Amino acid sequence: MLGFMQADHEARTDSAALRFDRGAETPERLKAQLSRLMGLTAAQTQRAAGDALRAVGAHKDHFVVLAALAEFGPASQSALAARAHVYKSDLVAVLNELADGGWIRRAPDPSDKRRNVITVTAAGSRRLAELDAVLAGVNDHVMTPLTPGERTQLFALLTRINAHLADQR
Amino acid sequence: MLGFMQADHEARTDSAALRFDRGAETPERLKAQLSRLMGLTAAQTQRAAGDALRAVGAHKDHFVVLAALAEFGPASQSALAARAHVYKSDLVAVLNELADGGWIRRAPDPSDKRRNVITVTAAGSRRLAELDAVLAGVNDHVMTPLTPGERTQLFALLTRINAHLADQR
DNA sequence: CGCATCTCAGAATTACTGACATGG
DNA sequence: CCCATGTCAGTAGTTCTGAGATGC
Repeated sequence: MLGFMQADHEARTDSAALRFDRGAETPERLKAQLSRLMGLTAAQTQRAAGDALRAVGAHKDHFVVLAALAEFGPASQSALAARAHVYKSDLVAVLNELADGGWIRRAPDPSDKRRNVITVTAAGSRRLAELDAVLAGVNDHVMTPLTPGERTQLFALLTRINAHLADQR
Repeated sequence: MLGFMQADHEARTDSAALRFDRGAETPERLKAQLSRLMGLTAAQTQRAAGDALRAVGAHKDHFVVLAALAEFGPASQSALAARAHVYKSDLVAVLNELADGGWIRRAPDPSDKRRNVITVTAAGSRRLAELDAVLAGVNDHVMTPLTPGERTQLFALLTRINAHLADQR
């Protein structure tokens, strides 16, 4: 942890508040705003995604879980939970909903009777494609101001940050 | 937990969904994952920020509100709420806490008795600097894998997305 | 009267923890 | 006996809605 300081702040009380240092020096406020920026952007993105998914009767976890199943194949609930970044306790309800929709099947594992094996059904694959399309629409909307190259850039940067944070724990 | 078959998917049925077009085209799963990526990254960032702030007895809104006051000067609660992207109903509690800490002052507006004028105290400015430092540390940690240039890039991209989403509504 | 401001109460969603029963 | 798995219950924090009181 490091870099910051300077910041006299002091009696901000009576204005003198905003003073554009003509870009010469980044107002130190902006730095901290990255965490805020990330939060704001993510919040709006998530809200848009949430709304769009709700419109088709799904939540975020439906997509995440179906995607994890499609990508890695059938799995036990605890493996799924880890892959989808969903708590195993919360996964239960998600799987109930997905099963109700006929999108997954939950069968006992013969080789280990503690486990269930979760499998995507054909309907589940179609559902995933549907949710995928919905989210692609959201992404397009969110990234409207970016060029294709910039979108790739953003994706790459976030991927690296995420990988780093992932094996951080 | 590991290697679980490599996904024949069976139920990939008709979708033709996933087909690695050898990099020519981004596998459409990845696209949708941007919303997920953003969500994941933001979630971890927010959790880190939340933990760090909690360690000094603050939350996100404390920073956001103090920063808005420092940037735009004294304001009424509703103006503050708008600027800080906090609901005015939630702002009440935040201001109570900030007032208890001696970081802001809440005084009735003489020119409009419905309003309170919120002002940062000198202690509040120091508090803001402290929270700023805490968050700078978090940002540094989050962006460890990025070069300075890339950090600027990321910041710029998010700023543009955010501006776009902002006047979207 | 209609409208703005502050406040409180509470719903809804989400992230997270803990405990418990069963089985390996 | 210890550990893994699935399930349930419950906490905490966040976001958002609504309604009431007061003043413009």
